[in-house]
Amino acid sequence: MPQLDSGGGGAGGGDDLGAPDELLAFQDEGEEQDDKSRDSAAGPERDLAELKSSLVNESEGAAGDAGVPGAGAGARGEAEALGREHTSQRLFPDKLPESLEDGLKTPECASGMYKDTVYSAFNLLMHYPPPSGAGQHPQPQPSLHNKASQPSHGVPQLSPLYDHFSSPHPTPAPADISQKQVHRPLQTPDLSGFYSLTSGSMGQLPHTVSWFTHPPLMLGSGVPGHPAAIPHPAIVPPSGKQELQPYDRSLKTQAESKAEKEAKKPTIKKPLNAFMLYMKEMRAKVIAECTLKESAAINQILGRRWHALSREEQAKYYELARKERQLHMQLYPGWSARDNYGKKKRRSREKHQESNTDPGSPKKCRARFGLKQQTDWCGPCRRKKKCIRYLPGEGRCPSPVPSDDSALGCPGSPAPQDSPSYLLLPHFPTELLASPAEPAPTSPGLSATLSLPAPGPPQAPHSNLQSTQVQQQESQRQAA
DNA sequence: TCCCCTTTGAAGTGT
DNA sequence: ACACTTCAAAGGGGA
Repeated sequence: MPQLDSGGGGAGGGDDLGAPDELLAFQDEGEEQDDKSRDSAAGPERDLAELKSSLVNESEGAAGDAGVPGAGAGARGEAEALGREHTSQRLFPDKLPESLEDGLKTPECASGMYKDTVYSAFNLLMHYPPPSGAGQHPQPQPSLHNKASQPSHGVPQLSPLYDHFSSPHPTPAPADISQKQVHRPLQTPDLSGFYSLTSGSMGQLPHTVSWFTHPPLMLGSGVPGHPAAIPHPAIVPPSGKQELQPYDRSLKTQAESKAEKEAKKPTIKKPLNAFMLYMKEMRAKVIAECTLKESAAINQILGRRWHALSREEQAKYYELARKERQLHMQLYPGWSARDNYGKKKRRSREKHQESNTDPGSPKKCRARFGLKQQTDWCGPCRRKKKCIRYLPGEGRCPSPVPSDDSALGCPGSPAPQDSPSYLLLPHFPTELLASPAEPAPTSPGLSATLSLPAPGPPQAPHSNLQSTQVQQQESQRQAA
């Protein structure tokens, strides 16, 4: 299976994969607006071109060293340097007020949104600031700000780590901070903190200062090898949306206090994977191109488009994601995804445990019917959760493949390969689909069959994707 | 107000 | 080792 994440020796290969392709994506996704984008970005990018390669090497070196026994100190030192430099250019773009974003949802505006695409930002991700700028205090990086000088309306934001190296933009007036915005990764604390610093509006945002100086949010606090306290966008207040809600001390009991204390530990979010990065970049575009606003529908489109991407295009995102993970690891050496385990879906998990005790739980029924995957079980409706075919009251599953799905609540759901559920959405712009019939070049099944060479996106051997694609291939074969 | 939906991929847990 | 689960983002929609 092709793996981009090659670590040490393969890292160079990965960079080779990612870097040279950066401009291709612009051509791909935003051709019409590319010229402007390049005009404004070409200068700084060229200026930083040399830095890029060296800094890439630095980053890769750090990562590579980390895996070498005895090289820990070196890696850590580089990580520190990296962290300090991150501090100096942590310029998190924030999201515009939604009302404003809505106003930008014209095709013209949409095209403008992609001046800072993942690729241009990727350049910045690789561009650590010049030595002169690597001061102790976060300062605006002129070279970076050149990019930021582009209209920042609704620029799709990549992951916090990514944002953090990508397009800095003028601090939006936080007057209209919604709860949702605050919920953004740290985005809030982090972004605002750095915004304030970079925009010179620190005094206007006293809370951001407290974020910036708040020990729990300091990256370096208590973390060996991180003398520089670095607030990071992946750190979010644990309760996100609740963060801005009035805090009613009168209701606070000791027990609650303890739980609260526990809950108030800053949450470091997972780095975004390739698809998430892609989604983050493309969501606004899809929204601009159609009238859909429901994320579920948008995500289905994006999922489809993701599969339609060429291997090279996907590889860019895989590489970006790999960089994100590397940075994340360097910034939070002790962090594990397990830290966030159960925080979000504790309730669901409890439910699930309940259902597992049921002799007719989906899991057991899958076994009963010889179905290996949830997607198998859920089949046409493709539901992963709350499978509507599971009827707890009956103690066991009905037939795994009923002839009439609608009777079970599936919205007229035929087999996914025939008609994806999003096609059933009202007003779905089918032209948005990227030739669904064409076999995905990245098809795991195909690549496995052909034993494609290693370079390329990592592919899970037992992913749902594979399962679905295999189904598609089989159905196509049968149809033929 | 909270959770679900929906996507893929990474990483965790469970068997 | 493999299967399964959770969480990342997003925001409308439903309870």
